[in-house]
Amino acid sequence: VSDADRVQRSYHHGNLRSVIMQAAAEAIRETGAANLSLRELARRAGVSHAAPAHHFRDKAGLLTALAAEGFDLLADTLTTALQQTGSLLEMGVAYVHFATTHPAHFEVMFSTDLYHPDDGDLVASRDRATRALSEGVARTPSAGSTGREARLASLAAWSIVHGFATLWLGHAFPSDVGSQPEEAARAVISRLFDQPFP
Amino acid sequence: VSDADRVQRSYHHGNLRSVIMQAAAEAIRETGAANLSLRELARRAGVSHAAPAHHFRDKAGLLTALAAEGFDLLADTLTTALQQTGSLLEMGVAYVHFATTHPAHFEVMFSTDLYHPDDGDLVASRDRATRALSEGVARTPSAGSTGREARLASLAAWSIVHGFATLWLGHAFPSDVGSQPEEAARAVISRLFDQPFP
DNA sequence: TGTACATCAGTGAACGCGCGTTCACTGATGTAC
DNA sequence: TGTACATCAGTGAACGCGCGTTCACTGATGTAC
Repeated sequence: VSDADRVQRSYHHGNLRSVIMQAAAEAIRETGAANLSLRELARRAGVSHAAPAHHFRDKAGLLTALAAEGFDLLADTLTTALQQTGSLLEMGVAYVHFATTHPAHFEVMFSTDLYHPDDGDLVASRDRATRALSEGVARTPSAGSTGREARLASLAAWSIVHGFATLWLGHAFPSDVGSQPEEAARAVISRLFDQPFP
Repeated sequence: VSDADRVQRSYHHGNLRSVIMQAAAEAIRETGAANLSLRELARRAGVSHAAPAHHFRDKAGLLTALAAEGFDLLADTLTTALQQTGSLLEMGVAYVHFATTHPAHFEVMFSTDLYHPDDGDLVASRDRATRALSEGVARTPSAGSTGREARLASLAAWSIVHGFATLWLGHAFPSDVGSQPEEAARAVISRLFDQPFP
């Protein structure tokens, strides 16, 4: 009896919490966060419909966990991009990359009415992401160092990458933009820095 | 018997279609497009719960009408702003103004899975808005006139205003940004044009 | 190594709810003559 | 001006559905001795 078999067959799933979160991400990618149902997740996980409530108090609890996971992943992605390239532009590309490769997390993260926005873990993760973003902006030479200029630069950078990601995920762009979001994003974002991309 | 009384009391409402659309915008502003229910709208309009279906085949039909109305309003707003100021920057500010003053329309317009995206009226209205946007971009001197540059400029402008509007509506910005979206948007967008705002 | 017991994860039946949609109907309106 | 009739907007009862949540339960696991 292999480990996998044992895990699958045992009365205690052993892994259910993370399996449910994966199933949630998948379901949200397919039908949107608003249509998520705990019963559907239980079905996908092959488990009784009351099981999910054991791990996440309720539906909003599950979405809170998913949003927190998303902010953590985003913070990691941004920090890594900045360390490896030292470039705010590339950090922006990484933001878009995260959004398009984790559409479900991204959708939930910015739908604050679906989860508990005051949850401790969530707030901590979100703050990590926010800090990563402003660190990237602070490193950009053109930003100036005054408070006001830096804040505006931060909002502008966030707005352009967030808007690009949102419109891309919503299939709002004309089809001639291509199918590689990172590439298109790089060309678009570079306009903000007045560094026309080759 | 005043006109208003007659309208309210008559068996035939006379105005129901537009009343329901207003009620829908209000309900969406309060609880989100995903939580909209036809029965709730009927309640708000003081009418039997089956009445809405008479005017809009079904729920998606209502949301299609709302999205189309939104794209029309947006197209008007953008065109007017461009005519009055000749400035792409001000057209961007107008985009943000539209989004923050018509949050329900804005939300529905970019939730394509909620309505019939191939509806004739909808497509026509959306095309009007798209044309208005690219006209604004075309008038901007810095954009260059080559196809590629113009397209990138268009995506960049759209991304930054859309991202700003989305983040603003989602209460994602820190509170020190203030409470007047147009003002903050003007300062942010102007960074894209390298025209630092006073 | 074996036994007793506490803890915990998952079960399945049951509940009440609000929803979208259908359908035969009724009351009002407008048009033809 | 009056009458007949077609059309249309809104009614209200009924349907079936999937949902979240609760709760007593059962099976597995781990720990103390």
